[in-house]
Amino acid sequence: MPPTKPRQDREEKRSELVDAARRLFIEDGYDATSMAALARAAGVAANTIYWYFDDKDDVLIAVLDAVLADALADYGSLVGQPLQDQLLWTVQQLQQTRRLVTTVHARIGRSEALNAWHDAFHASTEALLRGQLEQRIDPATIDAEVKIAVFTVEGLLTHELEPHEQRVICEQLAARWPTR
Amino acid sequence: MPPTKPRQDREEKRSELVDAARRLFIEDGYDATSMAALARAAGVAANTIYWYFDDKDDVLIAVLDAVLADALADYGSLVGQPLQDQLLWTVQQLQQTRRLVTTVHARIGRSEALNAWHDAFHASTEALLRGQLEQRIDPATIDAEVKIAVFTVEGLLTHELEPHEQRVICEQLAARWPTR
DNA sequence: ACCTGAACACCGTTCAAGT
DNA sequence: ACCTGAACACCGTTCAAGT
Repeated sequence: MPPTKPRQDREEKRSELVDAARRLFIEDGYDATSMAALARAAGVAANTIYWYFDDKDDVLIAVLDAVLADALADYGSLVGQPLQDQLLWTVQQLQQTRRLVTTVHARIGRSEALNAWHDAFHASTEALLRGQLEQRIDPATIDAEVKIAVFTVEGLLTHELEPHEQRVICEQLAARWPTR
Repeated sequence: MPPTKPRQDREEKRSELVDAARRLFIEDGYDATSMAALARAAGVAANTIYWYFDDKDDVLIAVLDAVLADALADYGSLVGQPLQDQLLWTVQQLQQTRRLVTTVHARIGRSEALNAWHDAFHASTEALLRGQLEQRIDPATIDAEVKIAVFTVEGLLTHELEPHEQRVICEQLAARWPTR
């Protein structure tokens, strides 16, 4: 028996579970998706999931990582675009994950692992945005500007506005960042 | 038997339940507070709660109304203050309700009544802020500015920053609203 | 009108037992 | 190593029965 082959199978099976969870969490929501329903969709017994994940929050973290990886892969096409377009693209790209964003915020107090994921996510996205704003605006205000932008994007994600409203808000947000 | 007396008692009992729920929802969180625990705190059987409320979300709405009424009662002391101070005061006033805010967002998709409450809340707070910004900034951008401000306040409420960071962000947010 | 004990259908998770 | 049936402790909610 080769020692590497089972490892490979394990990762395959795990990602099948993540794919099923991703679809159900996004379509029906995290709370509305029972472990039993997830197991049914993946064709296993409910308790089998616990061989691959610590608990339901651990499944959620795996789904978040998968969604984020896809979003980052698509992000490459955006370099050099105006910042307001990048913001709007981000909002529309993550629009389908609306329910996931609110679920993360609601479960931060109940799952230490999810809390850590959320902190890391904010740290990396805020670093990305700070890099874009550097040498454009006053360094003394950059941290506050980054937070305002991130909170606004989160608000746009969680409040389901019309595309036109989203665009106007992104434009207005970027209006105070002079290009040079 | 007087027909009005029972009415009075009913409202009293109901507000006792709301008081208990308010304390538990804020201290332990909505999900972590079971109907059994709430009933125990109020000294009734679990199913008695359903004589006063439709369901658990209906209890949440009553708690939200109570919190909001108290906040509005205290708001009077703020009239005439600079807008950035009003924003910071709002954030700190509602800081204790951090978990409630995320719970509302997470449960919007599951409770039609809560969704309606959330829509009404946004409508009234945004109208309030719009009134403050009128004749100060370009009418074409006022709706976007209001949304940015509301989303930033929500972000401040749900992300537990240090008071110093909160103040800087409120100042930076108000920096684009010229006084006249 | 108000309150309750008991039950219902579910939930996430654990465990002993299999292969 | 991987998977399962059965059980566990809990959940929000309902219902028949009391006063």
